[in-house]
Amino acid sequence: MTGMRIDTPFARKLSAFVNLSAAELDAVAELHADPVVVEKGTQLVDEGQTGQKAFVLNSGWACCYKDLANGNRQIISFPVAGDCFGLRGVLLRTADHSVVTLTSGVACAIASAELTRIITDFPRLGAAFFWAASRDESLVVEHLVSIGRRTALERTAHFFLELEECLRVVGLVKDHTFQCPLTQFVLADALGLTAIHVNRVLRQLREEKLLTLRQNEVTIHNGERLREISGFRGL
Amino acid sequence: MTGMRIDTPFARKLSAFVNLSAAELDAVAELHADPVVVEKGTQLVDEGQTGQKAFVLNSGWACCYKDLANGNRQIISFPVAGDCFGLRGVLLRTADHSVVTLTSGVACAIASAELTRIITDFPRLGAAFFWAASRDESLVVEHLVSIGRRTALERTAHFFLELEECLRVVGLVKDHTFQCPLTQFVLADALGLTAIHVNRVLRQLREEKLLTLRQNEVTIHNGERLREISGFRGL
DNA sequence: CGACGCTTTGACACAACTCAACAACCGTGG
DNA sequence: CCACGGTTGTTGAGTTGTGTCAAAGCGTCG
Repeated sequence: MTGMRIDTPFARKLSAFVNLSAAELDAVAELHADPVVVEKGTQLVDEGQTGQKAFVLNSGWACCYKDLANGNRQIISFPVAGDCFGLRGVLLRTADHSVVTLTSGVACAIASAELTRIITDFPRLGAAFFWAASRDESLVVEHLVSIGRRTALERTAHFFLELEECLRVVGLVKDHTFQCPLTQFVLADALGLTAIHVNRVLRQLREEKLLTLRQNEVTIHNGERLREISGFRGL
Repeated sequence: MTGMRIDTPFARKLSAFVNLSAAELDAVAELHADPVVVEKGTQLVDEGQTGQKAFVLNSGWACCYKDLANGNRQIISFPVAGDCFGLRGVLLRTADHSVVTLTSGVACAIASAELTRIITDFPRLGAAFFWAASRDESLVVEHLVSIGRRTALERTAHFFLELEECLRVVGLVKDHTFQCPLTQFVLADALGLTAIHVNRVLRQLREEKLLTLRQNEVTIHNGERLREISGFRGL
């Protein structure tokens, strides 16, 4: 059974930070005790609600977002397999953003009490959580920079390079190609653009043989050039 | 001496989350053992460098930012008295952003070892750090939403309302007025705009008697209307 | 087959940027 | 004291990237 302990994307991610003890791995395994299958379009966290749970995603895609009064939406991030989300909602008592699944998948809920118990009982594990959260925040910051100071083209290129890197870590990239269930409307809400303009940008990327998104599949033809355009520096 | 323990903006902020024990307050006080006066324009954190320290700001203003290859800059946040910054740089080993002071002030450096020791020795304190970091991240997310989905006017209005709230917490707002050392160039880098356009927006806000920024002093004339325009909801 | 969601394209409008010039302010040194 | 240069703020005219509106083409699924 010990072999099983580490066999979740999330545990693997944390292990990249510190070598967790058996007890710590057990604690992580406990979080995965009750995995549930979630349908596409499931609302996992609701902005403004209290008592929301955090989640670890074992498979599938989700998106963290905020709705605006004028009907617009801004997507913050796209949690994928091995990612944790909703932590702020737990720590701050009331969720500051919403989360919805974009595909069906498997998720494990983490109740507030469970989280604080882990942090206090296993400080090193708490630090690992902190580290993982920092990595995620780093992505959010880069996202902010993109939207603030990059053109639509640069921004889009940067986004897909980042996405590739995230998915590569969990083994979801094969030959510069990966599955990507994001529609142009969803991309627009993430990139701070219009779906129509996203379409134009994708066309340009396609025509210049840099990147193709077709039928939920992204292929990066010229990563070198994309990095030049977007100013993307790995991590 | 016990009375002194809590008498830093940072300790007061953490205490808002959990009532810290005497030992924990001592640990926080240790962080403030070596306050240093920093000049305006001091580079406290350098993006890409390893072994950077985190800081607690006792007074003055700073800004966290990232430089882009094309010479642009995006400001992430404006740490003020009581704020902590550079934590990600410590946890991720290499700083993912830079920090520079915008005014002279007083700051306390937190070395990496010191931080991890505190987290492991005082888990509850670690949780408090985590909580404070979450609050900051919440601001960054709101900032992201602003830049992605709000017009220049909405965005600027939102920014100043948020700023007012942050400064009010540390007692720096008096009669809807507060000191604000941000130039229009700095504002532009924060809001994802041009200094010239910031100027135009500020003019509009002034002419419509909503908000005035003159000689480093902001006065909010019509908070009600500003909230309507920007969709700002407190916290 | 029809209905629906997603993509694609074109013509036009507008918000924000660029360029250029000038005015106010501020600290410095003659 | 005033002259000075540098930084910051202000304004106008013209450009451009992105949004808006409208319509049609595709896939897929019931």
